[in-house]
Amino acid sequence: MTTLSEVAHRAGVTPATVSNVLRNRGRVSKETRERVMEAITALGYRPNLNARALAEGRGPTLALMVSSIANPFYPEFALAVEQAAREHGSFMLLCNTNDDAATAYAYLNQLSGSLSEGVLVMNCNLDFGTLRQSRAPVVLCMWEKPEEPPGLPCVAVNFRLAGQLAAEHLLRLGHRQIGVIIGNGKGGVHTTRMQGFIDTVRAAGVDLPDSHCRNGLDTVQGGYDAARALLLDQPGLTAIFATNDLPAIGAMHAATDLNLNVPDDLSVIGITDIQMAQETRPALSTVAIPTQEAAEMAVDLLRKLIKHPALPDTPDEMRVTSEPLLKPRASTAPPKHKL
Amino acid sequence: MTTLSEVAHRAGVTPATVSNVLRNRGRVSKETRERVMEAITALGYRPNLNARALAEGRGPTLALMVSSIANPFYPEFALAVEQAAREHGSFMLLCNTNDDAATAYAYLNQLSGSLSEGVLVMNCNLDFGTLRQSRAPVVLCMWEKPEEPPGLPCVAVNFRLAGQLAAEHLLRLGHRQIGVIIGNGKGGVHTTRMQGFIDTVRAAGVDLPDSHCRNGLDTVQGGYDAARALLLDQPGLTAIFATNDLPAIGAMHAATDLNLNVPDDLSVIGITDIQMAQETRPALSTVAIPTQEAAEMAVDLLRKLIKHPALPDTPDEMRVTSEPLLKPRASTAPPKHKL
DNA sequence: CTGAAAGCGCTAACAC
DNA sequence: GTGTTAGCGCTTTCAG
Repeated sequence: MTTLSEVAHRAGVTPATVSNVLRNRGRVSKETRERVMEAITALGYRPNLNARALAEGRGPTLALMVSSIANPFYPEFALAVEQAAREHGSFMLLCNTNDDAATAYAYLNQLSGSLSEGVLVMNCNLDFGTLRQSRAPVVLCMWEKPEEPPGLPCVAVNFRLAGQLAAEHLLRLGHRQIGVIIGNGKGGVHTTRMQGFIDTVRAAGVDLPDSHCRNGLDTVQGGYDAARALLLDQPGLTAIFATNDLPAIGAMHAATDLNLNVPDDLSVIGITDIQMAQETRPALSTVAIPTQEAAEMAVDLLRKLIKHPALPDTPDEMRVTSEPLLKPRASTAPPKHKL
Repeated sequence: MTTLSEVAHRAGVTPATVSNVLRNRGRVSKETRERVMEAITALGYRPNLNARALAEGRGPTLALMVSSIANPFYPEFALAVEQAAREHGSFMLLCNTNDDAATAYAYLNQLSGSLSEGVLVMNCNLDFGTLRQSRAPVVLCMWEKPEEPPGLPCVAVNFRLAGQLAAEHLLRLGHRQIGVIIGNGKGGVHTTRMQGFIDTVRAAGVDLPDSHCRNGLDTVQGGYDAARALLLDQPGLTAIFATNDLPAIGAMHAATDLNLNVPDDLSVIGITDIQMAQETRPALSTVAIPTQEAAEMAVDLLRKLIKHPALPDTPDEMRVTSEPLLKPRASTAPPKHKL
C-alpha cells in the first residue's frame, strides 16, 4: 500500500501539501499540484478511507437497515439509496435485521458513530426511543402518516391517499362487494393505507363489513392464504384490495386456483408498484409509491442531519414525497354481473 | 463519543488493558476485567471501528459487487452473504455497478485495500486481468465452469449439469419440439448452461435446430420478447427452456398472451429457482442452484484469502458447490398430442 | 504557498 | 498482569 507520505516524498513535498491537493484546499501552486499528481498516478496511490475517516472524525458509509433485502420492495429502494449516496461520495452498508430487534440494535450500536455516518431505517423492530438514542443521525424511510410526525426525522408518503385511490378505482369500476387484505397484521405498519381504503369505501355508502377483511403476512404466500380463506368465506366478493403488492399477487394466485378469472370474476389491486407488479399475468393494478424519490429524499435529509445535527429543541424534520399514483392495469375491471 | 482512554481512566487502568479485555487477549485479572466492563457499560462505550481498522491494517467490511440489486437473483444471494459475513464480524458493503465497467473499476479501486478487506464479485463488466490487480482479494461468485478455472479464486456451480437436468426432464416428459432462450446474449455468461442443455437434447437423438434458439435479455421482459418471437416463428414447439428463471417467467407470459396454456400447450423450464419461481401461476419448473451454499463458500474462501493471501505461484483456488437439483413444478407436463 | 507538528482512537510489541 | 511506547495513514491548525 502506497501512502500519502510516499507520494509526498516522491513529489518532494510534505504530506500536508499532498493532502491539500487531494482535497482541493486551494493554496497550492500549479506546479506543485502537477508534481504531486504525477507522483500519485506513478505510484498508483489510493487514499486509505479508514485513516481519512478517523482523522476527519466521520464514517465513510451510510447504513441502510431493512428487514430482509429478499423482500422485493427493498432492492429497488436500496438501489436508489446507493445511487444517491454514491453521488455524494458515500458507500452503502446493507443491514438485514430479519425482523429481529436484537440484530437491529446490534447494528445500530456498532455502526452508528464510527463506521456509518448515518442510518436509513426502513423497518426494524426497534422502538423510536431506541432509534432516537442512536449516536449517528437516523432517518425513517417510508413513514406512513404525513400528518402525524413520528418524533424522528423521516420521509413520509401519503399512504392514506394511496388507499383512497385504490378504493376510488374499485368503486368507479362498479364494485360493491369488496374484500380487504391487510399485510403484517393488525395495528401494523399498513394500518394507514387500509384505513384510507376503508374510509373511502364507506364514505361512498358502500358496505364493508369486518368479515370482508383479513390479516395476513406481507408476502405472496401470506396474501394467498388470506385471500383463499376470504374467498371461500365470502364467495360474493368481486374485488380484493391488498395493502401491498406482494399479498395482492398472492390474492391473484388464490383466485386462479379457485377457478376465478382475474379480472373477470375478481378484481385485485395492491399498493406500491414494485417491478414485479408489471411482471405478473394479468399485470397487477396498483397505486404507485414514489420509491426513487423517497430514497433520494431520505439520503438528502440524512446528509443534512449529518452536517447540521438537529438541535434538541428543533422539531424533527419530515419530508413528504409527491403523491401516490394510480396505475390501472389488467387485474381490475368492472364486475361481471353474477348470475 | 466516549473513547478507549476514557474507559481506561474510569477503570483506573491504561488503554492497553482495556483493549486487552475487549479482544480477550487473556492476561487480564478477573478483577480488572470486571472493573473495565463496568466502566464500558457505565460510559456506553462503543469501539470506533475506523480506528480499529486503521490500527489493525485491515478493512472493516466485505464488498459485494453486483450489476443491480434490483435483479431478483441478487437479493437472495446478498442476504446469504451478509449473514455469513456477519457471523465473522464483518459488515457488507453493497456495490451496484449497473453493468458499467467504469463504476465497477471505481469501486474496486476505492474500496479494496482500505474500506473493504475483500470483494465478492458476481458480475461486473471488468476483465479478469483488472480484477486480478485488486489490492484486496477478489472471489468470483457463481463461476459457471467447474472444469475450467478462470484464473481467479472462485466459487463454481456446475451449470452445464443444470442445463442437462432441464433437458432430461423435458425429454423424459416426451418433448421433441423444444425451444431455447439464452439470457444475456451469445457467448455470454449463460453459454455453459445452454450448451449443457443442447448437448443433452441432441445426444438423445432429438433435433434442436438453431432456429429454435433465441437470444434475449436476462429479464422477464427479455424472455417475453424472445419467447413471443420464437413461438410465432415456430408454432410447433411444445416446450421452452430458458437459461434463467426470469426469462422463463417471461416465456410463460408470452405463451399466455398467445393463448397457449402452460403447461398443456407449452412447457416452460428455467434455471436457478429464485423465490419468484414458486410465486408464479403456474409455478415454474426449474433447476435449483445452491445459492445459499455458494454465498457461504464465497465468504469462506474470501476470508481465507484475506488471512493467507494467495502466493503468486499458487493456483487460484476454486470451490465447487453441491450439484444443481431439478425442481419439477406446474409449468412442465407431457406434451398434449397436437391435432 | 508550503512545512512542522499534533492528534483522530485503537492495537501491538515489549518492558516492567 | 499491566503499563509504556510507537505507530496505523490521514487531516488540520498554525508557523514560516
